[in-house]
Amino acid sequence: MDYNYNQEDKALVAVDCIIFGFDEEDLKLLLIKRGFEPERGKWSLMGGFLKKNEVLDEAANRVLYTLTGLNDVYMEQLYGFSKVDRDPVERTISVAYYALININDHNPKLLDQHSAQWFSISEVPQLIFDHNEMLDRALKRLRRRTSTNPVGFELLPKKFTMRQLQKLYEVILGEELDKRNFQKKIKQMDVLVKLKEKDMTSSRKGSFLYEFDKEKYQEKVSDGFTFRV
Amino acid sequence: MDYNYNQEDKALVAVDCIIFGFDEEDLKLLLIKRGFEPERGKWSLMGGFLKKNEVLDEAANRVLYTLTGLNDVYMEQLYGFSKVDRDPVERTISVAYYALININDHNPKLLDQHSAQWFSISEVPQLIFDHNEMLDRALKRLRRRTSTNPVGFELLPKKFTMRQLQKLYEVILGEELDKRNFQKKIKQMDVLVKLKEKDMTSSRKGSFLYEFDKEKYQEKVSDGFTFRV
DNA sequence: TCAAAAGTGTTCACCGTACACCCATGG
DNA sequence: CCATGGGTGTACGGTGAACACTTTTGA
Repeated sequence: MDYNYNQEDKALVAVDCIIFGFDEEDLKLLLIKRGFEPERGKWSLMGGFLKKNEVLDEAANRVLYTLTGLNDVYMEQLYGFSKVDRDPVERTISVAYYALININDHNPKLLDQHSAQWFSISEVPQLIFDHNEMLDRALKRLRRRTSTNPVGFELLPKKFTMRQLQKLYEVILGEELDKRNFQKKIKQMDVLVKLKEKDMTSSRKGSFLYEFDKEKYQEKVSDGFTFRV
Repeated sequence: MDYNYNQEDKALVAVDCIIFGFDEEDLKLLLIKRGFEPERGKWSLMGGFLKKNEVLDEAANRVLYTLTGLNDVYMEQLYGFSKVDRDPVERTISVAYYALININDHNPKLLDQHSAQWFSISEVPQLIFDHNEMLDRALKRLRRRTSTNPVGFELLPKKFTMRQLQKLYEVILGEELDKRNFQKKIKQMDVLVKLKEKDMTSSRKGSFLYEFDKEKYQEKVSDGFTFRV
């Protein structure tokens, strides 16, 4: 006999996106001011409901695209949140994703449309539902990832200086790093290309720009290489 | 105005449990022979649907308890699986959990009731739906965990020998380890208690038994200690 | 010529790894 | 007395961490 699926309880399934950016100074989080009840006017992660013919990854990408206009962004499923009353209106399971984007890349019009705003990680306000919990988990995961994978490049412009890269690692890991040791480790990884160009905005001497070599990186990953900073 | 939740698509939410055990020889996986359609008679992870007033963790524990009679078991949420047709009967999102249990601890009657059986990891058959994919992911996670947390103790009896512990690490990591180096590392962790007792079954000389000191371990974890094998 | 950031090497301590022999015991 | 698994220590190379001075150039 067939099992009767009808006796089971259905639920809404949502995705919520923890969107990280970096502005050369601070690790930032993109939040929206919620435009509808419940919790209208409060700060919230950008989210959306999973559609009938959609996979979770697709839903998360759709949500991110709606807010930023960006596709092909680094994104990773984080965790499923399921407190019974996390959404007071209806039972909703939310699967959180986190994304790393270049803070200068996105479409500012869209941000306005959603009353979205970047917050420094250290100044994130109280969020709706269990969104602060989601953020905590995302931060932990990001820190761990950062110390084993060179994920951080997703957060930088295409060309960047060593100083920027180091600063990024510092804000993610929450600690200061030694310039010399940092460069040594990064160079050892051998996934950067040093350009002939210099960035002249930060000093009189100017500092060389680098690019991330994605192919070299992929190659190394598939060779079972592990990165550690 | 309130947002109208009714326009959204609901789905069934399930949990599936990847249940690992260890029999001094091999890493094993507990599977059930499915007793109902679809895919009746095929091998499958033990799963169940999330109930209205239940959190995912609770559902996973309930499922595990139903099959093994065990409570308070090491369990961790793994990943949300959402392919549109993963369950052909109805749209079902499944959140996979993996559990580490002592293979001698569970209730054998319950296993019979569910036509459940242990399989060596290397001999796992084709499973229904996306369950093989779930297993792959669980194995990867377990390997990573094992090399940073002393997770393996959950899989051993309360008292165990060094040889057993090493064998366990070997089957999880899929490589042979050096006896002397292994002991050094484990002793360095300082989370084991050496007992006065010996296990005499494995050799004429007998080998000392150890216990895992959970409190010491917790203490170290909360001090920010990281374990690495 | 000076201020401000960029760039660069060395030393030391510790950790991971490779490796081989003696010990205790029951049969 | 011997076969079997248990138990132990050392030497070496590599990696992470600490640390300071020189270079460039626009103002």
